[in-house]
Amino acid sequence: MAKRARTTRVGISDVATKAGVSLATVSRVMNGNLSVDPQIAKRVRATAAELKYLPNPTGRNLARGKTDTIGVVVPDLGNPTFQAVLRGVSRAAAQDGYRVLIADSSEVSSEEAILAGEARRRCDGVVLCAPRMGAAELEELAPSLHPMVLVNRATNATGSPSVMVDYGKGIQDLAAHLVELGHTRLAYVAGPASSASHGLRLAGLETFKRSHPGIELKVLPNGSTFEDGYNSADAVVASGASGIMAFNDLTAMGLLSSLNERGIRVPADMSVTGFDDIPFARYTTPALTTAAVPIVDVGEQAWRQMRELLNGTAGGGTSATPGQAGSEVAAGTTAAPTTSIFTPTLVVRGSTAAPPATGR
Amino acid sequence: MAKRARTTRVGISDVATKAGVSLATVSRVMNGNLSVDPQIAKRVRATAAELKYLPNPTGRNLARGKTDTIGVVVPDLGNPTFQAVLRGVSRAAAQDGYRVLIADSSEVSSEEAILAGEARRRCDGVVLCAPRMGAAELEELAPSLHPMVLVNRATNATGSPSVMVDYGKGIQDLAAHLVELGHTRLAYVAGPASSASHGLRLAGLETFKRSHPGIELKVLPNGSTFEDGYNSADAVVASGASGIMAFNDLTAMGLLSSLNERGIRVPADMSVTGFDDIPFARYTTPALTTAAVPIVDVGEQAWRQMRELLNGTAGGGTSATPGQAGSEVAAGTTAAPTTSIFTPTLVVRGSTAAPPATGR
DNA sequence: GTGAAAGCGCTAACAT
DNA sequence: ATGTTAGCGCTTTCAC
Repeated sequence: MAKRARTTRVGISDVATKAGVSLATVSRVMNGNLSVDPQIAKRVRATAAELKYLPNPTGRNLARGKTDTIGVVVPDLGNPTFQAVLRGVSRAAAQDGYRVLIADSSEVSSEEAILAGEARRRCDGVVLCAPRMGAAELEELAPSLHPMVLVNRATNATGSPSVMVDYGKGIQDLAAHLVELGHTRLAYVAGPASSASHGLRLAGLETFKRSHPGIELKVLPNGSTFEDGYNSADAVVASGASGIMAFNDLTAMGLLSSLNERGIRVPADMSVTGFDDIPFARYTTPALTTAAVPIVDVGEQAWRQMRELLNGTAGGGTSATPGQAGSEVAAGTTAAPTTSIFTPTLVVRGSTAAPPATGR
Repeated sequence: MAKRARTTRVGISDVATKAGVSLATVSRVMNGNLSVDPQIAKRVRATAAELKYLPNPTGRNLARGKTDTIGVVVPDLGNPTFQAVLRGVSRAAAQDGYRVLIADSSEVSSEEAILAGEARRRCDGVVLCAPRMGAAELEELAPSLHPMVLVNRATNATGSPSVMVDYGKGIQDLAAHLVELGHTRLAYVAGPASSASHGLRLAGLETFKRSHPGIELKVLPNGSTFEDGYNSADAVVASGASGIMAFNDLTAMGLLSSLNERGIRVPADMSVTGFDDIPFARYTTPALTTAAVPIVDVGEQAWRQMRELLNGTAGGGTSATPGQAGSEVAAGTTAAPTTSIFTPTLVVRGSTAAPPATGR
């Protein structure tokens, strides 16, 4: 490269020279290596401070073969769920001195794999949120991404731990709640067909059906956004159901809004439930009955899993102790990869009640 | 370091050897340098593909003195405003091949400066969202952070551009709207005293007062969260005002919720406005009249400013053309640093109407 | 057009 | 305990 471009900031050698020691010593001091004479260490520190020397991370990264950074790949930075995961990961990682590089695929799932790979090569590991990615592609991608932690996904044949939410259990709780209130005709306003978490809800509902033969349960295809919920009102009304389970709080709120405009009263005429318990859920009118997902905790747990991977403490077991906020966590199989499972909590608010007396 | 640790992934030298060329040539090919014989280039590319060679970013970073990454410092990753800024920056930057490293100070403002510095040293520049940071500290910090782009802040004496939102204008529009509807007693449910954007609203309201001497306008100290809004109801009712301007949509929604519980009808008994136009604003009951802030655009514009800084095209002028979505942008002074100003748009929905006939 | 070699700024053997 | 010296993996002069 250039011959000693003098544009450069103050580097380790400047400190070494000025303090009258070798590069190695400065490096040792800066890294808190105890094997340095306290006197000298003090002098070096003083010199560094005087020169306002701060180690260049890129140089360290190259020399140490690590970046102290992890990548978080999300399909949509505008989605409250992934925002919360990101926040959880970011804060937990920060506590351990790690930073987060974000990779937002903007719902362009064809870019997901590339983005994930790029992120991985710049970081020490990657937390992957890819609810729509095909199982095959994921499996193929996994080895090249290791160390990787999956959120709401699982993969065999690789050492990638997962942090999952038991959406199936959550929706069963919701359905049971409605049935307890007296509803006999239920409808699930479905999420995107390709969504893995939607699949889990569906499976949960199948289980529910089996144990509740007398209950009618329709599945109404729909999406995951506010607008989707708003636009689902026709289908919901046509279904004849009195107990509606929306895919998530967003769609529930959209539905609520649309029903309100039509003069259909919730919960008097119809009960509606959400899923996730996003912050707004308790402030809708009426407040939303939902299955609370401790999604920030999911992010934090994803970091803990990543930390284990990074520390080489690969093993499984009930190592980290997550789930402080009313959620339960179960350690998966004892062998790696570990799976953490968070169970949603039923939160009953004003949007559910007994069905109208007219029966129906 | 270790003597040729054979753990290393396939590197540039592997490709060079296998293709029978020098490192330099491989590097040239990988970087699209045209001065390579097409035949050789093709062979190198084939070899690279065969070996699944991908350049190590850290090595490149060190050699090129840049990381193609920018840092985004936010005070709270849980705040919708900063989430949107982050999203705007991230997506715009991604289009230009840059990535984003996030630095969330978790509202611990004492950490903000340190975090920003850390982020800056790992990146090519930093977008700083620090609404609570003292002006003096910001000024002191600025030089060491350059290139830096400020969001909703400005600083003299440094070449740091700003992307601002004219909160003062927005709140004046809101106030004027209420007055037009017939309200004569207004109240502003204030944001955090230390918030810069709150200051701008306050200043705007002062201007408004001067031009509307007949209007009563009270300022009710409060905060910025949903809960703050919820808890402000007492003060709001006590104020005797009929037209309420909340600090933002979040507090407006909290207030709406609380008023609803008290049986105070909006907008029949009281009009309420928000600020920001977050996605939920149109789905509240009633839908929220607010001043729409194109906050994602703010993030995108912040990236454009950053890109100019990075490209050395330091100058000002109306370079980038932002503000597609109904917002206006004005280029600041012709000299650098440039300031982009986004003006909120009044969005009238169902939460405002004429005051009750009883006068008051 | 291509290669040799000198770094980028730092860390970590290894030797003393 | 400290210094010497190789690198980390890549880019980029500079000479051919």
